This record gives sequence, C-alpha cells and structure tokens, in this order.
Amino acid sequence: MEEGMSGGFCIQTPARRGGSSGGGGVGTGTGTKCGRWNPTAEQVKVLTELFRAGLRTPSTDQIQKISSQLSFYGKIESKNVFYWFQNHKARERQKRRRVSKDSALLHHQPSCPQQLDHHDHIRPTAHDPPPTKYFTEINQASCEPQGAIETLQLFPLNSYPEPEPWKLRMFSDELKENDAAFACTIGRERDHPPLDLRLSFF
Amino acid sequence: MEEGMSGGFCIQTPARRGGSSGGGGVGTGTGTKCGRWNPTAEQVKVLTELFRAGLRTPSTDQIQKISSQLSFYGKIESKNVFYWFQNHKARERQKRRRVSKDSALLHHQPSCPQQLDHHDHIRPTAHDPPPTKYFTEINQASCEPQGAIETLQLFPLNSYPEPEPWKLRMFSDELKENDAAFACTIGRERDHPPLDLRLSFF
DNA sequence: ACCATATGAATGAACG
DNA sequence: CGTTCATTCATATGGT
Repeated sequence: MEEGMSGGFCIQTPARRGGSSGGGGVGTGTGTKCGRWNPTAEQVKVLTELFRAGLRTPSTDQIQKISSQLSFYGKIESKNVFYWFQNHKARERQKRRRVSKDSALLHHQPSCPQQLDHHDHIRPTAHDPPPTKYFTEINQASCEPQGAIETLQLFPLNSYPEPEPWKLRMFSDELKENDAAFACTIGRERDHPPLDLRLSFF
Repeated sequence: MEEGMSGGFCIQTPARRGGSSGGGGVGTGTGTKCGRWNPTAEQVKVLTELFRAGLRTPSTDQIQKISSQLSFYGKIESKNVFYWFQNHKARERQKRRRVSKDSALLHHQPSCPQQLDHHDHIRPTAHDPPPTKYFTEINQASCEPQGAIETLQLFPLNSYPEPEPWKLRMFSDELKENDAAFACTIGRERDHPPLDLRLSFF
C-alpha cells in the first residue's frame, strides 16, 4: 500500500502481509461511513444499463464522463466507475467460468475445457471496441500432482529454456559507477541485523 | 498461465475459496498460500522508498540487487521487482489522470443527508506533483498499534536524489471526439430530471 | 451475535 | 507503457 490506502486511514488491516503477529482484531467496525463508495440506486441503474448496452471497458474519457453524469445522484469518483466496470465484468466471467466447469465434468475431457465464449457483448450499434482478446489460458487446471495423467503432450513443456520473459526488454545495462547511492536501512526487532540496502542508480 | 515461475513450487489451490465470492470471513486473512508473490511490509516499504527516491525503471542489475536484498525479508524473485515497478509507475499515472477531473463539477444534490464531502480522503498522503523533499513519510499501516516500530533511515549520500525524471511526456488529448454516440436515457421514475446520459465511446 | 453473500478496492501478473 | 485479467482483501448488508 504505498499510496493506495484508499478509504483514508480508517481501518486498514494492521498487517496482513507481514504474516507476523496476526493482529486480527477487526471486530470493531466503528462504522465510519466514508470508507468506500456506496452507489445510489440511480447510479447502479445507470451503470447497469451501460453495461447491458455493451459497455464493458470504458476508456478514461468515458469513465470521466460517466462519473460526471453520475455525480448528480451523489458522490462518486472516477475510480469508482472504473472499479465498477472492472468488477462487474470480472464477476460475470467468474460466474460463467464456474458454470462451465460442470460441463467439463460430464465429458471428462482431458484437454483444456475451452474457455467460455466471450460473445456476451450486447452491442447496441454493432460496435466492437476491443476485439476481446481475453484468451487467457485458464488452463491451470487442477494442480493435482497425482491422479490420472492423460494429458496429451504435444511438445515438451520444459524443452526450451525461456528463462525470463519479463527480461526481454531490458537493454544493455549501463551501470555506471556512480556515486549516487541510496541507502535504506530497515531495522526491525527481528532476528536479523539491520539490512543495509545500498543501491547505486544512475 | 505458466504458473511455473521458474521452478514450479507452491501447489496453489485452484481458486477453491469456499466456492465463490472470495474474501468472506475475515479469518482468512493472510492465507499466505503462495500462488503469487505476497510482498511483506518491509519489502513494500523499501520498494516504495526507492520509487519515491526517483527510481522508476530499474535496470536488470538493479533489479537483481534489489531482489537480492529484499529476499532477506521473504521470498521474492527478480520478476516481482520488475513488475512492481512497472505497476507502480503505470498506476500512478493512471490514477492521476483519473483524479484530475470530477472535482469541479459536483452538482451534489441533497439526496443524501449526511456526507461531508471531502472526497480527498482517499489519498492521505497525496503524491507529490511538486518537488518532493520530505522523507519523513512513514505513513504506512498507521493502524499498527504494535510496538514494532520500524526504523527506516534514509540518508542521502551526496544529496537527496532529487527525482528530476518527472518530466514524462504527456500525450495530451490524443483522443478525438468520435461521432458515434450512445444515449442512455434513464427516466423511469420521474423522481429525478430525465438525465440524458450521452457518451461517445469508441 | 454470527454467518453468508455481494461488492468496492487493491494489486500482482501479463498482454499488445 | 498503457491496459486488461485474475485473485484477494475489506466492508456493507441481510438473513437465521
């Protein structure tokens, strides 16, 4: 949460990632109203209409326009609209995927269960902004290490190296012996000495 | 989705999560079922500091170094660092672009009684458009009642790495107003003026 | 009160 | 780089 921390500083989970000393006391709600956006009925209605009309991934401009219009019905920010569409779309697909699972159960098809079709666009004007390329390999099928392994291997998976795809860009490192250094010392009362992170950049 | 992540460890349970609607009980908390990198508070802090110090696109070497150092606090890979910076940078811009509007035109109809509309509470420590100099910003996870005070010392060696690289080019108004428009009129009940939501998408 | 669900918000990972 | 997807966390709300 560098700067995320939306909802002000209200009740953010004390330390969820640290894993240490799970502070779990979340019971007290202290129902501060202004914690997260609570859309009004009208806002939801408009958003739903837009979604049903086929709008799935509004651009930044669209988001702002929508937000502006909806602000008439109550407090709203652009990011709310953004998240709304993100969530709505994701949840719909999520549900869809769950349903599509049972069908695979019948066929016992070892191959990939074929991703759910993505033609749920109800375009009012036959427009097609994004060709909808969500072709994520939802494969990831059961991580069952054992069991009937009848997966047809077309080609060895770990044949070619493919070490770090994310490093494909990185041009030649021009690390110079610069004097500028950034030292960050974080000392926690843990069982380790204060780490002295010293990086030279530029 | 490879999920292999160079090594293939963690047999992450394939989204079982009680069947649906993640979250749920608060008890789940840090399931810490590794499937994807879950940075620790210390790691996030260091990364954030580096970012604040001006590091935006670390080179391969820098990524390696950072990853090495941060591995002390928990499992981490180079690609995590790489992605972290990518995301952080992208989201900052994205957010800033979104926040820019929607504050001027607030019709703010007295539909909702209570609502001290200071919708700036979302960013407790708003980022720094102006030159950033204050490094006493340890404002993360403020709700930590624990006595675990992390002593983060940041001392510039030469001079504070004044992040001058804030001269990112802004591709202003690259989008043209298309004539395709979608009008959504929601005037079901007459309890509100017939809002004519007209959005031009695509 | 607790539990269950719905949903807003955040972010890691990846794609184009 | 900007965008998109998936997953997870957090919270508001309603049912029992």
